[in-house]
Amino acid sequence: MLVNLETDLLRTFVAIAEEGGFSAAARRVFRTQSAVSQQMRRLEEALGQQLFEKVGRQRKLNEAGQNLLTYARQIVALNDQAVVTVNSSQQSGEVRIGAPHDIADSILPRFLSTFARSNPRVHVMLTVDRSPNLMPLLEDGRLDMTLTTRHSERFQGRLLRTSPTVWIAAAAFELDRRQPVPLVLADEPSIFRRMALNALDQRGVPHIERYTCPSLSGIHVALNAGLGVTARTPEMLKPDLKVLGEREGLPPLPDVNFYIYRSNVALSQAANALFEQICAG
DNA sequence: CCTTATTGCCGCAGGTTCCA
DNA sequence: TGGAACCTGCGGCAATAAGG
Repeated sequence: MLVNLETDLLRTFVAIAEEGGFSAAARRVFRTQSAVSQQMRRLEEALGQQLFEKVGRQRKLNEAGQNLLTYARQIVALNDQAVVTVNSSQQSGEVRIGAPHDIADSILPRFLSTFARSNPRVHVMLTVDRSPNLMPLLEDGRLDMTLTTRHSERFQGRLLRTSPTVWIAAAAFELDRRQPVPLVLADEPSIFRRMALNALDQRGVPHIERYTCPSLSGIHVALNAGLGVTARTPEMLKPDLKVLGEREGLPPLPDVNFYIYRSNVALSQAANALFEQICAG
């Protein structure tokens, strides 16, 4: 008697294998640990096979589990591919998305490239501006969604991720601790600018602004020229840059949150798809 | 089929005791 | 004095019970 394996159960199973435990997998599939535990019991019952063995207080895949994992990944991937293909073949239209320079230059490209591959007929219009200018556009529906580092209660959205903030300079840059810290910063309003200045002020570290530029590419140029240090997420790091910290006398920086918010005006199907995709990570 | 609340199990860090 | 053995409390992980 053949059994049908539920994609949902397999998706959770893959999450356990990749996250290294039931609790971490639960967070990934947006269920409770208890639900994951019960799902895996159902999966084992369906197969009539134990899939895990106890290792300390955790459960790891046994041999049968390892065998299943290969197929589970393929089944889940094929399922998702089918869904995307069917949807994208029908989906066309326009998506208007906003992002401040900080984000447009760093985390946005990853989201856009995934979406572009699965939605070749959708026209994406990106507005790069400061958050205070983007929010009114979202308010009156001239933007479908916007990414931002600011929390807002006025729009439906979610926290996409929290990233650490670090001090960054050219790999060859040497900080002279007898001199004020030379800063390479975006102009206001910039969350990284405020973080850097606040942290230095609170620690009482002398500093001067050597260079100001709104775009990340401009910041890059200044860093590479050895003009100073900046505060950014590690995503900005490239081989020609390095992280500075306590050892160089620089104070720790707070984490930065990345949010996405959607317009309260009804979204097109394409815009909805992009929003859901970005939310899903 | 899910959630919350609860339980048992286990790893780990820190403290105490004992002995060479 | 220092190292081994043991104890204890805390917290994380998974299972289970009960309820919607």
